[in-house]
Amino acid sequence: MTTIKDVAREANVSISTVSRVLNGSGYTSEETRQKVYQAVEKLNFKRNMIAAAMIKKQTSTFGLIIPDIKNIFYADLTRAVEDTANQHGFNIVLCNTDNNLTKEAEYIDFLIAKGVDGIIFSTPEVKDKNIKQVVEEYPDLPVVILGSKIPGVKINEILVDNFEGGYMATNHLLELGHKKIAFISGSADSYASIERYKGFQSALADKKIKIIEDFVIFDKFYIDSGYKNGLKLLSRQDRPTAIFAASDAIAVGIYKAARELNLKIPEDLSIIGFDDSQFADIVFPPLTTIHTPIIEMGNRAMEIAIKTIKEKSHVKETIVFYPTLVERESTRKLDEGGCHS
Amino acid sequence: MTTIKDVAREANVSISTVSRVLNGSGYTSEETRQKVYQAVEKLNFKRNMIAAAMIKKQTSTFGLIIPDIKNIFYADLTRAVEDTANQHGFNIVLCNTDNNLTKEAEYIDFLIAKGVDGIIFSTPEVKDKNIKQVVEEYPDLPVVILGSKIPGVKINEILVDNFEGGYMATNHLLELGHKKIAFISGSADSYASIERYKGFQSALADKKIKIIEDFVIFDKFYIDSGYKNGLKLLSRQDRPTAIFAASDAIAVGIYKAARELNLKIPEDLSIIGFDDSQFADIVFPPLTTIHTPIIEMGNRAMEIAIKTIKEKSHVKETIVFYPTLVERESTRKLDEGGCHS
DNA sequence: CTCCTTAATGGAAACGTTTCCTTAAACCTT
DNA sequence: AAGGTTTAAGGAAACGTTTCCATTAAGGAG
Repeated sequence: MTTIKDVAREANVSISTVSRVLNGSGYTSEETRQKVYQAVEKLNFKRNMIAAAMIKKQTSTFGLIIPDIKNIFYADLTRAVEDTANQHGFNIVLCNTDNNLTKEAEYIDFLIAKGVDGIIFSTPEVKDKNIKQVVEEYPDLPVVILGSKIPGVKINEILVDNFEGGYMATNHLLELGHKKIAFISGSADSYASIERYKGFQSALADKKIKIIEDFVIFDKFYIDSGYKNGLKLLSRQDRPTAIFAASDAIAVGIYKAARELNLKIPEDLSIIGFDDSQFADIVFPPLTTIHTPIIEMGNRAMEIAIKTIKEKSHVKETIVFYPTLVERESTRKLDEGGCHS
Repeated sequence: MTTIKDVAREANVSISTVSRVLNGSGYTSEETRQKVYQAVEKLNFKRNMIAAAMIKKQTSTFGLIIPDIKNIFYADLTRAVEDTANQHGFNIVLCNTDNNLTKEAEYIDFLIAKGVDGIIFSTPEVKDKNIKQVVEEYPDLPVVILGSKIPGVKINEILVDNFEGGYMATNHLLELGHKKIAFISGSADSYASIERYKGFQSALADKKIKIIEDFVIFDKFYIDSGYKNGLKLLSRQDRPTAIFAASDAIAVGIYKAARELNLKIPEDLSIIGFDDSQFADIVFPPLTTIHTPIIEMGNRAMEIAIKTIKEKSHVKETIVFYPTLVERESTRKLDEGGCHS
């Protein structure tokens, strides 16, 4: 392995001079610069960032903690985060926690030990103690939470207006004439679930429609959960005429359940999703859903983290993005023709 | 920041002793061990892995280079790789190249500079010069290529038998009575494309059926590419009765095209995919496809990389997994009833 | 009792950089 | 011409560990 020392010898200058030209810091003459570059070339010198990190206390690396990269939502998010990291000369180490707090804590320890320059969390749980602890224990470490928030913890937050999204989705169904609307969501402790449900409640309340208790289900944000709960709900005598699925994955599960029960979408059942992920446009009929600006959010999260480093700033930002309704073909006006009471 | 030095002082032992108990190396007495642990606890000491890496030349980090994590195939693969890395105490830094060789080269430089313990490539291009170069320049760096191979480069390889998969897929269609079979694939320079096409050719040849030139298309492994080319193919007078899509994503695109042209799957058109990704079971009708053991492959790739490090071994392995046909509902016997010539 | 092995610990070099502090030459300013 | 400023470059400490080597005490074998 050739070091800066070898380069110095080859170029007939001191070690510090080599470091200066390689980093473009301090004063260097054109002549020495050339000598150094030539030596670097000749010896095929490669910088050792870990030695540099040792003294600079900067690794150009961020940790990204998510539940599961297999979940297409997080895959899209991760890509957005990684892209802007890369643009600024940073790398991402990927951590899948499966929402397991112990596993998350281990990852955090690891990341800290490795001296990451910051951590991006995109974990849904409102009660995540680990995040609170990191923020308290390492107040100088840039941390941003992406797509969720931890009550009582002062931290950079990137959010969608989940309440608004929930309201919009429900209202869309309401305007199509639906009254028996179900809500299937992920964990009741996830920020997204909570807020989207509030939006659901609010829209219903505004139209003076009572919520049917049995029609609201909190489970998991997965396809399977949509399938299981969809099956349960749709095989009832008094089944809902529309379902607000709090994620596209859940919606996809409901599609499957509906198909099994020979229910046509949207003729017999309207479904609206949330996220506007890749699934929404793959499925048939294409899924009406609430668009979340995932890419912008991911980019922004990373930008804030980097800005915090570069400006050594201590202010915490919270940025909220607005969701939009994208109408495709899984929702339609309630057909009241068949309504013989 | 508290260091090993502080711990040593607190515990009234030497720095080397602290290091020994923390690493469980060399001789230490139970008594000193306790003293050290207490001091660690009291001072809330956290190890600094970058200082350790400096001298051990080990970062417990691997680079994973893929085209795009948004592609569900790579998301699944990445998860598998990360899981086994994590089980062995390693982290993964994620690199999305978009198949851009320049970008890939930059990532490689970065990873090397950061002293990763190895690199896993899952990039499709047969002509990837970067991989060849890394292997030559850093013969001691564990490198494994996952799902592809570079002719002439001696390296650890984890593969599916793509030829066999291509043969199986084509044969399945043939056995259902199809003769006008199209093949839509990704880049003609990707290992998967090449081998799957060979399998396609071979199966057709075995049944003495001539390939229709216009029916074989190499484009991209994406949904869009399936859609565009599907549209082109399916709007012909003499359209194929079956299509072998060399990836599930392509198949999904073809579904969309078929729907637009009012062609029913599988009544009017049989489709078989490749990968058995999440898409296959989401789409309607569920996609018949060739199952690739993605998880096992990802696990195995990481295991080999880790084994290479631990045993300082220099042997290169190539492991090939066998694909299997999973029949769902997108293929069926050719209905020759409507065949008036 | 002496010698040898084993267990336990400490001292110090080493890893490859960056950066602070000097030194010194060159160039202005007055 | 003396003093100040700017440009250029070298020396050496520092970053926080690991590990090699040396030292010492204790225990067993002969």
